[in-house]
Amino acid sequence: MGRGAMTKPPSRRRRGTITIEDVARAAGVSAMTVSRVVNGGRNVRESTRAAVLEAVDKLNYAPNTAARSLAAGEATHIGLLYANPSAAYLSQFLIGALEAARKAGSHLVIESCESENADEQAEVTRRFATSDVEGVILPPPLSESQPIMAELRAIGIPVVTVAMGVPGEDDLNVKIDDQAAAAEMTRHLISLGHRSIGFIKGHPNHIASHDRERGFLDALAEAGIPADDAPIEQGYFTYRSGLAATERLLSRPNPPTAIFASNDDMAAAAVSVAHRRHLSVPGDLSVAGFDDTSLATTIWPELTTVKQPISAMAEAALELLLDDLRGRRAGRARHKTERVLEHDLIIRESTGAPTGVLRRR
Amino acid sequence: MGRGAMTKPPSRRRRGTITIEDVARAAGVSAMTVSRVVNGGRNVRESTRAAVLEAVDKLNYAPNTAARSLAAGEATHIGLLYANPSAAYLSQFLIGALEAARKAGSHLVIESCESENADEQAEVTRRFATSDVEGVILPPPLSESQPIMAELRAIGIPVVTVAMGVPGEDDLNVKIDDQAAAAEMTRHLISLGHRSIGFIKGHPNHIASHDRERGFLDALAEAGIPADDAPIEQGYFTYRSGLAATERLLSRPNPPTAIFASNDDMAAAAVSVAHRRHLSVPGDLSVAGFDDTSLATTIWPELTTVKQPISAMAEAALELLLDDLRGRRAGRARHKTERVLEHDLIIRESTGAPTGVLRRR
DNA sequence: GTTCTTATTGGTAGCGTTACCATAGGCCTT
DNA sequence: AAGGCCTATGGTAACGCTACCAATAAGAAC
Repeated sequence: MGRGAMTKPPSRRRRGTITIEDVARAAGVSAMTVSRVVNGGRNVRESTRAAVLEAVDKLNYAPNTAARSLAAGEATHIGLLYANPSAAYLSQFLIGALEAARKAGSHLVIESCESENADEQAEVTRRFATSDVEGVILPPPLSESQPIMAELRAIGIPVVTVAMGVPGEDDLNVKIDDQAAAAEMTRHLISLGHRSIGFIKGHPNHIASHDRERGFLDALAEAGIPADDAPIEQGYFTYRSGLAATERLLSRPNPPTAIFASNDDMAAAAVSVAHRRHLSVPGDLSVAGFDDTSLATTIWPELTTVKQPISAMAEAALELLLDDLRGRRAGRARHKTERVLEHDLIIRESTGAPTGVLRRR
Repeated sequence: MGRGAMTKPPSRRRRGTITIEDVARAAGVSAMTVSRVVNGGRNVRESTRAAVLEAVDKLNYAPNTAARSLAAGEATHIGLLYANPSAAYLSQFLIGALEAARKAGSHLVIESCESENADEQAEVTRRFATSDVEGVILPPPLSESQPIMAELRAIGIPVVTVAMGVPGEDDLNVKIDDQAAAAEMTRHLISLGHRSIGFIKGHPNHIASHDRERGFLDALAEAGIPADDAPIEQGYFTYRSGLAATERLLSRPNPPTAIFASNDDMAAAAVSVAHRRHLSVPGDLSVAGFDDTSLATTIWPELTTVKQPISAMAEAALELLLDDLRGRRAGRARHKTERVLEHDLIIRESTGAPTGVLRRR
C-alpha cells in the first residue's frame, strides 16, 4: 500500500450513505464497537456507549438492513400463513408485521390457507414451511389449527401463534386477555342500567370464544345477576350466524335490552335484525361487539366494541419469533414464550341506557 | 495461497445455502455469467443460458436478496402512503405489494395519512418522502390528492398512482377500466330483465366515480333505455350516504327494480334499507356493488359486484416503480407509464330477475 | 492477411455489516 | 508481586452478489 494519507477515493457506487464507519470515525472508536452499541451488546463502557450514541444521533445513522442480514446470516424470510380472518384484521396485522419485519431487515412471505380439511392444511403448511421461511407466524383462526401446528412441529420450524387461547407449554404466543375484556364490556352494559343482557357466543372451536363467555358470566356474577337463565345463544363468528342468534334472542318471551356479540360481524347482524324489527339502536336495544374491525365504523350506528392492538400484536409476534431464532442460532434455550398485550374498550353509539319501554313488533 | 486443490473449508457461518458460486460451478461458467442469466441480462449465448438455467433448476437456487441489494445498491425502501381505504382493499393491496417487494428484495414502508387538510397532507408527505424511501406508491383515495402529488413532485421522488382516473402525462399509473366494468354490470342487470335501474354515484372528487357513471349511462343507451330520467342519486362511497340515497330511490313514485351502487359499502346499505322496508333481495330489489370487498360476502345475501385484481394491481405498481427507479439510475428515460389490468364481474345472490310485482311498504 | 468491431466471458473489488479471534489493560486471587 | 481471569476494544475476514473493466473469441471490413 502506498504511503498516502490521501483520503480514500469515493467508492464508485456510493450514494452518500452514512455507514457504520462514518459513525466510528466520528465517535473515535472502531466499527465493531459501534456495531455492539447499536445492537445492544454488552461489554461496552458507559462513556463509550454514550459517545457512539451521540455520533449516531448527530449523523442520523441508520444501519443498512441488507448488509446486516447478509453479514449476520440472519433470518431473512418469515412466513405468515393466514386464513380469511376479517380483512380489517388482516390489514392491521400486516401493517404491524411489516413494520417489525422492516426494522429487522427480514421479509414477510405471505400465504393463505383457506381449506378446512386437515390433510390439505398439512399439505399447504408443508410446502410453505419447507420452502425457504425460517419461522412462521400464525394469526387466528389458524393459530388454533391442530393439523397445522402438528405439521410445523414435525418440521421443527419455530412458530409464534397469535390470540391462541391455550398454547402448549413451550410455544410462542401473543394474545390479549379476552376474558377480562369481555367482563369489562359486560360491566359497561350493566353500568348503563341493563339487567337482561343477551350474549352471542363465538365459534366453539376457538378458545377465545370460551374466554369471552367466561368474562361475560364473571361480570354478571359480580353484579349479582343470575347467570343461569341469562339469554345466551350460539353463534359462529359469521354475520349469518349472528342474524339467526339475534332472531332467537329477540323472539324470547322476555327479550334482552342489550346484546353483546362475541365479534363485530355478529354485532352488525344484530343491528340489522333490530332495524328490520323497527327497534332503534341503542334506544330499544344496545349492541356491543368485539374486535373493532372496520365494520364497526362502517355501519350505523357505529359499534361499541373491544379493540385489540392488532398491529402491536403482530409486531410483538415477529419480535418474539426473531428473538427465538437468534436464540436457537446461538444455542440458547427459549426464554420468553408468551406476551399479553393491553386491549381497549371503545364506546360508540350502539350502546346506551335502556328506555324501559320495550316495544315489540 | 497454498497448493491444495483441497476444497475450501466450509465457512464458519455458512448454513448450507446454495450460492451463485455453486451454480456457476455446476454449469461450468463464472459467477458473473450466472448473475447475468438470472437477471435477464443480454449478451449471453443461448447454450450458456440454457446450461445455467438447468443448473439453477437442479440446485434449486434462489438468489439472496440481501446480498443482491447490498451489491447493487438497489432501492431497498419503497414507501406506501395510504388513507383509510376499505380494510379489505388495503389488505389485498398489501399482500400484492408485499409479494412484489419480496421478489425484488426491497422493503415496504407503510404510513397512513388520514388528514383531509391539504397542508397536513403535504407535511406528512414531506416527512415521509424525505425519510429514506426511494419511491412512493399511492393507492386510492390518496392517488387523487393534489397536495400530495404536488409535494412528491417537488421533492422529485418517483411515484406510482393506483386507480387514478386521469394521471398526468408522464406519471406512473395502474388502473382498471372503470367505465367498461360499470357498463358490463349494467348490461348484466338489463339482461336479467330490469328496465328501471337506480344508480348511486360515488364521491364526486374521485374520477372513478364519473367513469362508473359514464359506463352505466353507456349501457343504458346501448339498450335503448332513456337515460334522462334514470333514477340517479348522489352518494359518497360511505355506508351512510348509501342509506340515504337508497331511501330517496325507493321513495320515488316509480321505484327502480334494481340498484347499482358505485361501491360495496353503499350496496350493503341498499340491502339494509330494502330489508328494513321488507323488500326481499333479489326478489323485490336487485342490488349490485363495485369492488368486491369482504363486505360483499359478509352480508346476506352476498353481493353481485365488480372485482378489481387488487393484489395484481399492487404488484404491477411496484414493478412499474422499481423499473423506473432502475431506469433513472441508469440514466434512461421513462418508457412505460400506465398499465390497465383486467377486472371481473362477480355474480352472486343479490341480483336476479325482477318479479314484476313490486310490493311497496 | 491484418486490423477493427462486437459478442461473450471472466477476474477483481467492493457493497455495509457482523462473527471470530486477538490484544491490552484492570482487578482479583494466593 | 506474579499469575490468572475477566472486560473492553480493535483487526480481519467473510456474507453472496453485482459493477466495472479486462480479456478473449469470433466476425467484419479493408
